[in-house]
Amino acid sequence: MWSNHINYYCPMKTHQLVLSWIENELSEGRLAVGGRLPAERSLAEQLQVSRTSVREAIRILEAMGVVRAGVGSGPEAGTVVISDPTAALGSALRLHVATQHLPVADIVETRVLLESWAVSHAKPDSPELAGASRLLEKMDAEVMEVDEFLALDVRFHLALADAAGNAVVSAMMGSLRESITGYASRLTANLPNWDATAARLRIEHHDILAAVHNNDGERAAKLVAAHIEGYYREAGVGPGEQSE
Amino acid sequence: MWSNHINYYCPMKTHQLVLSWIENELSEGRLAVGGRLPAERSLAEQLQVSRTSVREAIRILEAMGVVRAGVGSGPEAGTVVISDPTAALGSALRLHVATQHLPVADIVETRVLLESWAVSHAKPDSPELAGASRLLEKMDAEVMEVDEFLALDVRFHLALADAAGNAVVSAMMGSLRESITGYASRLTANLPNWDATAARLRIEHHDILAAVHNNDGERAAKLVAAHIEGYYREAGVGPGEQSE
DNA sequence: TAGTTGATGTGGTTGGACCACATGCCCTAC
DNA sequence: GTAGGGCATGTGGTCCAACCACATCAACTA
Repeated sequence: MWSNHINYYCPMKTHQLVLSWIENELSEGRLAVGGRLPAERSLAEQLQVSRTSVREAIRILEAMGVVRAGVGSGPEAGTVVISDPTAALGSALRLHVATQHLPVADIVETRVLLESWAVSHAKPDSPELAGASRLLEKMDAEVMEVDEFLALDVRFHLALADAAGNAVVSAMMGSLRESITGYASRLTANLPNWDATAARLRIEHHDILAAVHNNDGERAAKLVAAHIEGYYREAGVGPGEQSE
Repeated sequence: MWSNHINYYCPMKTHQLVLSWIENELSEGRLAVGGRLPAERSLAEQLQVSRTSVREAIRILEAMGVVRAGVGSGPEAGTVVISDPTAALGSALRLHVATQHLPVADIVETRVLLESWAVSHAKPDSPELAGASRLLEKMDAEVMEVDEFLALDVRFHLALADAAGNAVVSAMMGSLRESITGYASRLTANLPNWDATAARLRIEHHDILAAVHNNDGERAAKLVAAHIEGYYREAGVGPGEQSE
């Protein structure tokens, strides 16, 4: 911007200027979750940059799960601050998996690591565990499609992760799952007998939940690790396997 | 786009269309790390969208550490595919810390978790450990400023994390550190006696490295956890402390 | 009073224009 | 023939002016 008029070196791109202004407003507490950003045109005038640059900054924040943009008027309109760390981490991981610089094996290993820790630190009386229990009942009671079962499975594991009460671990777990959902879904085609596998998964889920309820974190961690690794092994993804 | 002309519902924003096209090119292997995206103008024409929309998509990829944009001509110019997962996760975490929806305590806890796992799975003969060793020598030999010491400290811990050979864990560790560097730097002001603390940190670093070299992963993990938690406790950030 | 219609303000998208930068070719001067 | 300068080309960076679709609200009308 300035570098166009005077000769001072200005290393910051215009949209980064907007970005840092917004980040500063957040840090200082003048903008909080639920609050609204100024309209794009006002912000552009206020910061003396073009609306294009403001939009680029907002796009980045949107991709990071920091804001949500809505057209029209009323409570749902405008650009409002939200907080969805999972979205940011998830799409970032997915993209880097696409570049094939993040092996799927490493993602699975990290998932085992995080989830083992989560169940061993979960509070047995947390509301998230009650939700996990209800999910298991639903998985037991109904006959369902493979994809529907897998969707409930994801929610069950995320509920387990949430029960540990660490927002960062929860967000990372969610993003790891999101980044490999497509991959995990294709894996089911490799399974020799889906019904048998599903039955085994149901039993293991109950064992894990029981261990958590008994405050036996160590056992829960071992069961979770075996549960996850067993699934991928059965689907043909052993250690050293290629990513997709 | 289409929704402007015919009445079919088109839920995808134009820049997301570009985004998914690029992601697909990556997945299919037609674009790989080191490769170049078509020029913005060509891509816009090819996908039948405006250059603005292409730029918004590229901005997001740039923020995610997937591409690097350079002006001019020659090998450094154009938009080339890179792979820097740490950048993406780091800025995402930093922003969400700014919204005060990710407690710093959770970040520290996650760091302990990941780093403990890393040292307990590090290969004693990995080249990263040799690098870590050299960093320790430098920290021992020279008298330096606080910030310089902290910078070396960061590099040492990242080298430890890399030694485990899991790209996801490495990226997450890096992003966690990046998201709280500013915070950690301010913490040093709380320390009663920096020189004494620095001396202790040096000793603990050597102990950790020795444990890893002795293939005593369990001991290394315990030492790392105590090392990190001890530092934050001394700086006045105990369990349940407020984030910034 | 009830329904319609327009004013207003939001983000979404587009095309065009100009800039700074970096390369490489071509043409000139030696 | 060679070395030098200068322009053509192509890149991303920035800005502007306009238009669209949407949602709300107020004023106006029947």
